[in-house]
Amino acid sequence: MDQLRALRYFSKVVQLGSFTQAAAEFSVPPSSLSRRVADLEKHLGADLLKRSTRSVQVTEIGEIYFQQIQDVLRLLAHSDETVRSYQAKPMGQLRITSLVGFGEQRLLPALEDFKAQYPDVVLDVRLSDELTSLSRDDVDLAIRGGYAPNERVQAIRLMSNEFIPVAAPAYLAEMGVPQSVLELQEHKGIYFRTPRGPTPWLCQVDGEWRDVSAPAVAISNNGAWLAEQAVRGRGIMMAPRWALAAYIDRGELLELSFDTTLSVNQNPELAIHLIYQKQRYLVPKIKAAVDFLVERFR
Amino acid sequence: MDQLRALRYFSKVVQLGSFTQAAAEFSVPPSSLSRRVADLEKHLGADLLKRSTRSVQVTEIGEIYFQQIQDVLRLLAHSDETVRSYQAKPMGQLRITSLVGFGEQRLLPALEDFKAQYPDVVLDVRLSDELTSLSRDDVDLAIRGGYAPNERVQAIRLMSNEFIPVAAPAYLAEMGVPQSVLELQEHKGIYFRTPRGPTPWLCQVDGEWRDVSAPAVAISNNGAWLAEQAVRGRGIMMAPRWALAAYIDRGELLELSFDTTLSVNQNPELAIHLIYQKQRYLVPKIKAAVDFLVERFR
DNA sequence: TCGATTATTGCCCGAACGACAATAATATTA
DNA sequence: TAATATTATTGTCGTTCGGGCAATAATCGA
Repeated sequence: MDQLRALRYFSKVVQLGSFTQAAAEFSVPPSSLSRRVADLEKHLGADLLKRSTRSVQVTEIGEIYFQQIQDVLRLLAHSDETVRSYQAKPMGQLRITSLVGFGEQRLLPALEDFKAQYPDVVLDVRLSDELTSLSRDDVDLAIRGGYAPNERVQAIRLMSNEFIPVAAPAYLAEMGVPQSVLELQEHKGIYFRTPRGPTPWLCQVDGEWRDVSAPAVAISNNGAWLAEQAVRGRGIMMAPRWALAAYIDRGELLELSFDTTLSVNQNPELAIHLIYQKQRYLVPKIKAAVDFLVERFR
Repeated sequence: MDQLRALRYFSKVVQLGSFTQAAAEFSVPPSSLSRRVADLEKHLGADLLKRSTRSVQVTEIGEIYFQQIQDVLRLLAHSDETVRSYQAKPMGQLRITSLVGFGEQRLLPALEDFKAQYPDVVLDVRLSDELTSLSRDDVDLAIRGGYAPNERVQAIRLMSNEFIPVAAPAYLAEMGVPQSVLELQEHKGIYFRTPRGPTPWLCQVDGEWRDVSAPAVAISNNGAWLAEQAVRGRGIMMAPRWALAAYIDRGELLELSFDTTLSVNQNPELAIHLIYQKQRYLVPKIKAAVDFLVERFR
């Protein structure tokens, strides 16, 4: 019995809930799937599917088997791809996901150069602040704040994600430059909202965390719009240094400094990381992208 | 092409370095392996093996593929086993590894009861203080000091591994009972040697770690022998509470207590953990053993 | 209750795999 | 250096396995 074929048939039947539809995907008659799945069940000595003449249901053990088989099929596909693309030029589809802000301001511009350098790679970029599962195989590369979830994935630190406080020169002229973090509460605040909630201004005094946020004049998950607000002198804003660098360079925003360092969470050194599955680094398109992004950002 | 069969053939050829020997394991002529591997190479579009008429060598990409394929074959075997043994009685071979001391004193006696309860499970116990890789599939269950290496494996805390200082009554009568950790250096020490080195006596004073070890009169990786030395009044010994409980109960050794807690490493709460692969909990023999050991020790 | 959809079973055919023998090449030994 | 034996490959044949097609049985929906 060609178990691998049986697994693919079974898997598709489970996904589509129908022998007929699954058969269509393989361009073979439904009878083939029926027989192959039956073979598989005999081989395993258990019923994977509960069939009636008109419908298919997955049994409890069938569902368990299905779940575990996904890993097998995915791993094998990856291994085959690794060999097939061995010492070939980078090509094919490359799926990247990134934090929205970083994606818009840094990643997408960089990828323009990448596309020029590797025209045969088709980019599929998804910007989202939700954390997608790298292992589910819906993505080749991910850019995230945080660290490596487990040992099979590699996480390379691209740059710091340190939040710094800034304000427009006009705002500071009118409201005064705050000399201490405690004075911040007399000011106006512009806040970035992450999927995990807003980002209050925190500082550590005598080993204890204190919230020194100013009253809010703007809250959004859109970094560009918030920065615009800050440039117009609406208030003080905290955002990652990489997101503000352009404004600071142009003199539109000034970085504030205090004796006590300010941050937006209790783990200030959560950097921006590039994440990928270790063993997939051998695939040319992935190696090319990783090397390119590391070279560009680190 | 039955790729799975080809993978098994290829894998065996790599392991044995010979088509003939590999063919013998499958009870098929070598010509079959030759053809199947050739099919596989054609399918992948790359040479996996460098052949001369008398010998076989693995190519670079062949070696990479071989390594990755091992995971695929192992996962598939596990999945099949899960289904096959679904709602069957615990049976078959069960491979357990454990720390030597814990194994001798606690695990092996417990397993006597386990064997009586599940006579169809054939136990294969390996005692070693080296950390074996659970994922390499050479072991079903592991008992280790420490924590979970990654998210796919489950680690259940069985009991504390706190080291406590003890000495024989006769020794204390002769040498005096140390009142403070600093006095320990005037005493005689009996030390356990782990694979990571010996276990000095440490205590934390003003947030700083200090070594308060006494001069050594005995060092060994054999806990039973060391305990014997302590019983005979040769010196003070630090060992896990579970290893000393029997001696203390019999009054052969007395637990020493200090105002400053003593330990043998800078991470005192490294407990004894039972470790297994999460998804394999569905296999009856593994579920039975995990449940049994947790019930027994926790 | 009737009709249509869906899974299964029977039968035939082609392709794939194993068995066996023969061949070519190379490592080992004299 | 030459002879021998071992080892991988190739050719040929027969069996088995899986796909194609048609017919059947069972069930969901109208």
